[in-house]
Amino acid sequence: MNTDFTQGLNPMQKAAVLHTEGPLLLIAGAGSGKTRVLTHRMAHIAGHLARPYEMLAITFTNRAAKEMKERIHRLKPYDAHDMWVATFHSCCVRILRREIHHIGYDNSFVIYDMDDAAKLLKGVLKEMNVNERQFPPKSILSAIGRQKDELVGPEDFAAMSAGNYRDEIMAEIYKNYQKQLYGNNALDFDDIILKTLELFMRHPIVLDKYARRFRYIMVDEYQDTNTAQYQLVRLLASVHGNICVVGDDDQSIYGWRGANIRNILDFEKDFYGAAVIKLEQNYRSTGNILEAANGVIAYNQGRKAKKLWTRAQPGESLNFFKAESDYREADYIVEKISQGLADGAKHKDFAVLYRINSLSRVIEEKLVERNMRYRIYGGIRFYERREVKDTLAYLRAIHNPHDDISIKRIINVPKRGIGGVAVDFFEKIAAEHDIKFYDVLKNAEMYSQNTARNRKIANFIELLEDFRARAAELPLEELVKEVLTKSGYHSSIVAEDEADGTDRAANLSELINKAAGYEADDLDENEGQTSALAAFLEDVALVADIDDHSENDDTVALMTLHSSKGLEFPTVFLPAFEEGIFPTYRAVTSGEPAEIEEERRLCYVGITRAKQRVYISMAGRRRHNGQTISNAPSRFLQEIPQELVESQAVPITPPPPPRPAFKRTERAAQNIDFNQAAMQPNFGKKWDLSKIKKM
DNA sequence: CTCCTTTGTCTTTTT
DNA sequence: GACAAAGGAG
Repeated sequence: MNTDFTQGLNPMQKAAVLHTEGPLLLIAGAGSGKTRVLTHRMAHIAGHLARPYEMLAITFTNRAAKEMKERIHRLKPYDAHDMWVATFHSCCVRILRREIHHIGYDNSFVIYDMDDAAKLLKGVLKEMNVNERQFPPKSILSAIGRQKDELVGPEDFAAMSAGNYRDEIMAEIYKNYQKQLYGNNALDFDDIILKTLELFMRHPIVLDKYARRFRYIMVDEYQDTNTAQYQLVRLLASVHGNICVVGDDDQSIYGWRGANIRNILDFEKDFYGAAVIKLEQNYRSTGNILEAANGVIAYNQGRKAKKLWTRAQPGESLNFFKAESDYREADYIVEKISQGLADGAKHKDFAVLYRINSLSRVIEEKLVERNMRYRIYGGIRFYERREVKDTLAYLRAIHNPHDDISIKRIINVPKRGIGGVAVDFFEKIAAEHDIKFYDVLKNAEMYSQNTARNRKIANFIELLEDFRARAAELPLEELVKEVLTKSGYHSSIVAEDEADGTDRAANLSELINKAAGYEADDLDENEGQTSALAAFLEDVALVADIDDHSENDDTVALMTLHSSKGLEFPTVFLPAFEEGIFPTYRAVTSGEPAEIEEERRLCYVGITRAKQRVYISMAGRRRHNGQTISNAPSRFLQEIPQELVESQAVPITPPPPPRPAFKRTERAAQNIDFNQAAMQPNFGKKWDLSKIKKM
């Protein structure tokens, strides 16, 4: 059996694999073979130093976790099944499923997504008689989320906000929101991390169990961790101290979600005696692409010193094209893909990476027109579709009767004649008597003389209780089918609208297919799962669309720059390089250099996704928010060394030197006449103008 | 109670 | 231009 896992690695990579004891910071630039090092390192440890179940690897997405598991498996010296390779969230859920009763929740807790959380919050606001205008649910929710990221609980927040009228109200909202989550036996996304921490702090014995168990811990994408996650890692590593974090400060793009870039910048201070290894050789991109990326990111201040290099040839120039309109821009992209396909490329060799989801629309339109296989990742996710959420609400209500949000979602879907008036009535009673909403419904006749209404409620309760009984005996797939038919939901969807109804029905079939993968027999006891239904609901709550990205389906990929992190493609399109879009309007107007820097890192991520070709483009006018707008070229375009870019417009003034003061960048950005580029677009040799449709 | 129309907000990114 | 919330008619 092979026990040398350093074969074929460069000296730095080798060092990273072999340095197993104590804290280690691995600065891994884009395309530097990071995943390779991580997987080899895990194999090495498992082969020589520890049992698989003594190892924990934390990734950011389920996709990354899955890929890592597969690659370790391929290295194959043992059964990787017992190894914990998981996202922060799924790792914490696993722990909480077994242990959350220590802090007063029931182990069958549900996980609320943003939609559920928003509904809950609206209920809180209504109850408190707070104006939704003054306290918009969405922004409150993210404010609460940020508090949670920073480990500020409702009481802490109340203490901090004394004297500030608005914050005092916020504190009250936060408190009630948390109380209601608890009442529903539900956790929101941030709670998953926060409650795990709370568990560990209040019950050191529980912490000790896990901290002892995990002798080797690895954290990927460390630059994107927030304060709560950092504390969690610190606690888990407190016994053995073998903590390896991997990251790239230049790819930190989740500041808005509470990611604390200080976590990576200060690692050496936080973990005394930490070793630092830098991986700077890039194996992914051509020389030109790498140089372009380096050129852009050099404008950021406060980075860890690092410069990616490659042995690869310079390759082709980057391309820039200014189209007249967003439609023309899409034409350009699709035409380039079409040329590539004619030259023998596969669909999956192409990716279109944009700043905002709404940009996918026009491009999708053109891809459909040309009959090209494509897939949009993110945006409206499968599990966020109305019909899917409705069905899941049934399943959740069956699983957990106290999940008020789900009960309310389906109580009148399909129409049962139980409207808002009835719901408000019983909800008020529940609040007054401090009983669960569901229990009030169950005993409706105790509280209400309205017999017609009580009858309808009783029917609904009976339906649910019946499902609940059936849940115990039926395979999950059958249960879902039965729920859809007996509730009348399926027929109501079909009846709703011709075209739309078929679409939605198809999604329901898809959901049934997904459910079919869950059987009572192959439950993972390790994960504390008690039923196929529970396992299904849990997985569904934590999957993102990007997790489905597979090398196997041959489609052009459309996704946001954020979603693209960790992926690579031979050809990458970066549309809408425009001030106001990329960088985003908010970043431009906020006057916060930090916001522009995060946008710039996003640009860096985008360029470094490409192996061979990069096509940057913009539109002279585009429709955005229902309006036609014209944007100036993105400042990031200016920051790419101009000799690397092929476009008709040659800069009149030389580009500004790297690392200038912030203002200077802005001024320089206006010196170049990109309108000239629009006059004489560079179509390349194979471009046939006649193929562009008139609009 | 439901259906239909009108009005206002929204678009940054997601586990 | 999409979608949710609110208001009015039946």
